[in-house]
Amino acid sequence: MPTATRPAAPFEPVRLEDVAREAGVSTATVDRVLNGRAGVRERTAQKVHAAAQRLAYRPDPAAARLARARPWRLVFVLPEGSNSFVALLRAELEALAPWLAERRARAQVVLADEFSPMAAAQAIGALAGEADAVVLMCQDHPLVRHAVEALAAAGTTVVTLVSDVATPARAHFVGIDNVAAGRTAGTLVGRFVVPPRRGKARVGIVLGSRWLRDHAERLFGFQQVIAAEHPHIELVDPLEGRDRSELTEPLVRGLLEREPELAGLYSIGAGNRGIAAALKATQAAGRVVWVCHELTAHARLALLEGTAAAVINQSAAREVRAACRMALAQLTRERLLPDDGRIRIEVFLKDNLP
Amino acid sequence: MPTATRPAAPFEPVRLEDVAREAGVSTATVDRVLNGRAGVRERTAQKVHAAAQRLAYRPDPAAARLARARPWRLVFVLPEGSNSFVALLRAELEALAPWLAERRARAQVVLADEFSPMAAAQAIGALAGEADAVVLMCQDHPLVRHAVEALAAAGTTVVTLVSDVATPARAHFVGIDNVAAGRTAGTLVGRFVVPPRRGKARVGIVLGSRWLRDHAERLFGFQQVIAAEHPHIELVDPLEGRDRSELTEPLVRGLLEREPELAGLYSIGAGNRGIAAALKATQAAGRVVWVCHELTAHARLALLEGTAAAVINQSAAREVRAACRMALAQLTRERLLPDDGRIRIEVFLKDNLP
DNA sequence: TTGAAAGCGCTAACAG
DNA sequence: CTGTTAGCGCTTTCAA
Repeated sequence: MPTATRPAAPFEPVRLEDVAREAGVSTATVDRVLNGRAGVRERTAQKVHAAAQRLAYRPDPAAARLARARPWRLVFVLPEGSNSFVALLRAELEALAPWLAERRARAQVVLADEFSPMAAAQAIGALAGEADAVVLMCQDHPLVRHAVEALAAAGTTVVTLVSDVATPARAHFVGIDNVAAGRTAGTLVGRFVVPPRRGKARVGIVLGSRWLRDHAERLFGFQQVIAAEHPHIELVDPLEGRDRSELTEPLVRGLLEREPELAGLYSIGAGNRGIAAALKATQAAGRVVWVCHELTAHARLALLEGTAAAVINQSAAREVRAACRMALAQLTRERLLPDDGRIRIEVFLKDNLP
Repeated sequence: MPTATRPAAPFEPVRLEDVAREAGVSTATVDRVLNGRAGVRERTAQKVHAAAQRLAYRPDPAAARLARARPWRLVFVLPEGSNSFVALLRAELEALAPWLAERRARAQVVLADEFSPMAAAQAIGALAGEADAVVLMCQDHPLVRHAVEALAAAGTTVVTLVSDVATPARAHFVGIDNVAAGRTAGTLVGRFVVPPRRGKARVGIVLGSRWLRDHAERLFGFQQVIAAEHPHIELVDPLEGRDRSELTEPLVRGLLEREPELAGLYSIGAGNRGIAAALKATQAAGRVVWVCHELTAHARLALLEGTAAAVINQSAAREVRAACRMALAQLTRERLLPDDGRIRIEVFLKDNLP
């Protein structure tokens, strides 16, 4: 059997073996180095890295996946409570199981009290060695940041979701620009509210808490646009509803009593069921231009009924998928699609519901 | 133990070999049958199919990809001409090359005259045996439909893009619901146009041609919403601009001369550069509520300048990617993510530009 | 028309 | 610390 000379392919792929030869070591060693497994002399590791670099080596994800025995363990750390949006995230993650399995991965959820950074930090710390990648949705706080850095230092990939934790230790942030989301709401409310004959139209704001970073950012963007571009509108002082319908409902009822002429309402956080109830009970539904966030079942219904004028959304489905893709891509060094990580600020009217 | 009733183990993976054993043939034969390669007796094929079905076999895409020698050949058939949107599609496809290569696939573009179904049908026919999958963007016409059916019968996967071709022979349609897109435009224009003190506000419409299915659908949705929900608006007769700026510009200039009080404008097709120019030249920019489609560079600029109030978009990037994913999933029988094929109707204001 | 067997490029035991 | 080697599940010759 004569040895066939491989015809020079247009894109001669570089394999692990090529790197091994170039570095003068075995493929096992290259594997160890490139995958950060322990037990390689520093000097050897450097040679390997250099060789890989020189040859522009890219691992073949298909081969890696095929050979891999244990599944990748992804852990999602999410806020506990009955928040519809978090429920959506979880449902989507569940639906992803078969897709993940096909990629030798599986995901697990851990809940942590959203308002206790201490609890979150503890939950994160407990994950070292238990997870290959951690996807985190929680408040940015020094304790949390520290836990993330420790986890990353231990070799775990960390991806932040929805609300970023500002440390270079996290590999990616999957979520939207909340200032831009607030500005978008501002433009919608500003243009939907018809300028009154005289005086100004009054518009209310409900948020969960000023201390939640994303809420504060949305508020900022909203106020900015209204002030700069919609002089016919005057904003009422923001109300804090703790993201809970039991609280937002009376809050909005009170607001409507004080402001019978209210022309618009922007709700920044959760608790939309309560707001819809208040608007309907006071006959304000439809008359008040109401814009809110997150296309949950309640919001969808409000849109269809005409209670809500528009819903600004970050797709829970896309976010979960993007987070999984980012985490896996990081773990396998697989190529990412150009903007697979970018989440759009979606605007839904009753007409373009998905 | 002859007939083994396999208890559904947690994740007992079924392999090609299991199917082979169950069917009493070799793995090579199973491969031939399941991948539609020639040279297998009908009776054998049936046994194999039955066995695969019984065991709920799903091929491991990683293994398939690793073993596969030849790349999958995807061919995109797109309308020729200088349309910005088509240019975006092409650019995106180019950017996808490395990603495709990693999946043992590569894509190629063939251009066909959009207004000649005959030419399109010919181009499609020529692809039999040349492509594993064809992604098609062209007018629905009996000739085209016939060509698609012939191609599919020859074993090629066909995916339609942007504008559907109504035949069960195509595996998927990747695109948006254009009636809903038109309705969305209707709601935006209806709410953005301030109701006049007396009389009605007049709103113009520019489309490419009534004979383009997607344009006709958008027009329908738009008229529907305006008529039903925005009685303060009166629509001017639609103008046809053939999707070309040289034609749309004078058309809109003329319109503004005849209708100096024009309050809104909906442009359904391409040629937005011309429309923007006309609006700016006549000082109508910003005063006229202009809503258009497709976030091209021109449209983006118009939004930022305030000439356009909103842009309704179908993401070219997502469409190309979705089309590739659908085609490859079909080819490899790989699992698709729940709604990887669904393209959203995106609404962009100056504030939520990606 | 069918089967046997050699890889695809990587991972992971197991030796050394 | 490093190398050898046996697979992972599929595709693809080559023989029968």
